[in-house]
Amino acid sequence: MLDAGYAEQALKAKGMRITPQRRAILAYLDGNEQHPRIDEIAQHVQHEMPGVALSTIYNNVHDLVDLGLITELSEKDGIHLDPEMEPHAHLHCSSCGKIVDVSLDQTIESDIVKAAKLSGMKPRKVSVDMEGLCPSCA
Amino acid sequence: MLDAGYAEQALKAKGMRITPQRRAILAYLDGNEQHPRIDEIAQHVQHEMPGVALSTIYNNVHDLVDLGLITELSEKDGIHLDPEMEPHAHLHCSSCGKIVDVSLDQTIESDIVKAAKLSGMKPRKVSVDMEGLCPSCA
DNA sequence: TTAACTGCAAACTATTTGCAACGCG
DNA sequence: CGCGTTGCAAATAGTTTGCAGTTAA
Repeated sequence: MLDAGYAEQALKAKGMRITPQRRAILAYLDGNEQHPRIDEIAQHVQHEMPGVALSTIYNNVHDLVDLGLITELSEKDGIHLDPEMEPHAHLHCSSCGKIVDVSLDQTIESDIVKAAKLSGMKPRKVSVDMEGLCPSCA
Repeated sequence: MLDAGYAEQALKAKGMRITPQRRAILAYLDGNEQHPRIDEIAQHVQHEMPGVALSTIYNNVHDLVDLGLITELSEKDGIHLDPEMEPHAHLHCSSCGKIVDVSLDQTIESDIVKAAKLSGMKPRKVSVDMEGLCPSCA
């Protein structure tokens, strides 16, 4: 989960400015257990700060991704942002559309990496995604 | 890997027609070990059959996905099609951009499914994707 | 024969870009 | 005060849709 305070430190460290728009975006992501899409972030931010351009949201989200503070998930229904950086899997619910986190045993990920290395690859990042029913829909 | 003959059977069984355009698309996918994007399919098909509309390619690819003959992969650089239906992982090479298959031990996938079920979910499909370097770039 | 399919063009949606004005540090 | 950032609008890219004409079965 994203920590807005830490994120601002990271921004400053990179010589980036703490603008009200950024603060609003960070505030929305901080404590957000969901996996919002760009338009959901935009909706929230623009609600409490009208006039913010969509391109500004895109700019800032990309900046946060570059800083490694959040992760981009490309799902069929569009790009989702994941404020959680701990390794975990995702399940995209085919009933309600939500994306829920699944905690994975650490050994599973290393087994996957091992398999890839056996084939001569150098994996840098592993992501496990599922499609099915979430706990509330199952 | 897709078998064009089997695919035609499946099409007929669903009351769908075997059109020259479909045959050309199937021929391109049959034996293709890569993960082509729509535009690559279009390029090939249109090369040996000029005049084929892009929308026709989209129509047919969607039909094939619906029939379960191929899989859609949403990567950051666009949609790729995967003619291989056996369970396997993908590694998206950050150097050459190719997507290569990684064979996974069957137990890994079932471990993932097990973990999801522990959290109360009903996973229907698991996909493992990596980002890193492929064998030729590593 | 006829319902499915194709080709074309226009419509859409999501994302990116260029640039002048703004404002954080 | 200067440079990163913002907001706007226009540009782009990828995909979808509507429909009249075509064609596989």
